[in-house]
Amino acid sequence: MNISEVSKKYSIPIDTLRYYEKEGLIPPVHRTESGLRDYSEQDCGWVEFIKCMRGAGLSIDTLRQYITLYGKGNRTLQKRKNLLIAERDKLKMRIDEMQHTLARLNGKIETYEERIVACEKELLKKRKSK
Amino acid sequence: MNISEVSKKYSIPIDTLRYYEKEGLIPPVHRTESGLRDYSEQDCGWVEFIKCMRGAGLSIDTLRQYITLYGKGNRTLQKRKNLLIAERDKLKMRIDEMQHTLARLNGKIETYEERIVACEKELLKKRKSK
DNA sequence: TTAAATGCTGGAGTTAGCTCTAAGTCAAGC
DNA sequence: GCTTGACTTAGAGCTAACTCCAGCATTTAA
Repeated sequence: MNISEVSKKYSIPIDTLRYYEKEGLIPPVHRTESGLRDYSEQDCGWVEFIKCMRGAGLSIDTLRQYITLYGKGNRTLQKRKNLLIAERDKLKMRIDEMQHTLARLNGKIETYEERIVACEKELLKKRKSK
Repeated sequence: MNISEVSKKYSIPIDTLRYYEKEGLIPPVHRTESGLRDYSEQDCGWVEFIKCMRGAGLSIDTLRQYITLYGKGNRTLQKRKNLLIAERDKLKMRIDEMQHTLARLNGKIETYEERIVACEKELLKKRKSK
């Protein structure tokens, strides 16, 4: 799979795919003889994983650390687990905060609905009294 | 209330408070005769609102638009409501995505736990066989 | 077999959102 | 009155995360 196919498949710009690899967010992608990227199943898996994690707000730096640990093999299992736990906990807190804000927005929208209805009534009254 | 008190109260850096005001995220704050900021209850309310919305990921630009509409009075009620609905919907989607990622992280953490246990067993075996 | 499209790299440029600096003003304690 | 620390502004600087560009190589369609 060449880079533009991967780009389409995951809706990630080509430049971003190269950037992620350059920054070590993805283990080096397999290449053809002439040096063109040729994504394997596993390479695609990494792309998808990174897309998902970035979407949830994990930083480039954190993900680079994770991949670096991954590259060091089994002796980093515990460290990787700890990193994931820390990120999971942060994510949980962000979701919590966002849910509160969601509720607040919903409340605000309701208030606006009431105010708009009240405004319209006011307008009708004025028209009738003319 | 002066700027450093507000900064402490909401855990927002002083520079950020000034920046928000400069960018029009907060209606102009009341001043003392000599020109120092003197936050009223309402000013504080805005600060808190902006903090909450920024925390949920609403952009500076979006919030500026909202405040601009607010400044134009009642005839922008419908527009403000529509803006809030659009942001609410985006927020919902972000939360949804993040919840999927949270579940995925939890799954991954469990897998790590199993792998770590398996690794330890392996080590014990080796020690015994010595 | 040649033109057009696509790929490569290193490095510069961009954007959002702050964060800091300089140079000056104001306020509170001695 | 003077010093010290907090406040003011305009504008520069910073960081994360891309995004674009130049200049060159490779692949593909005509």
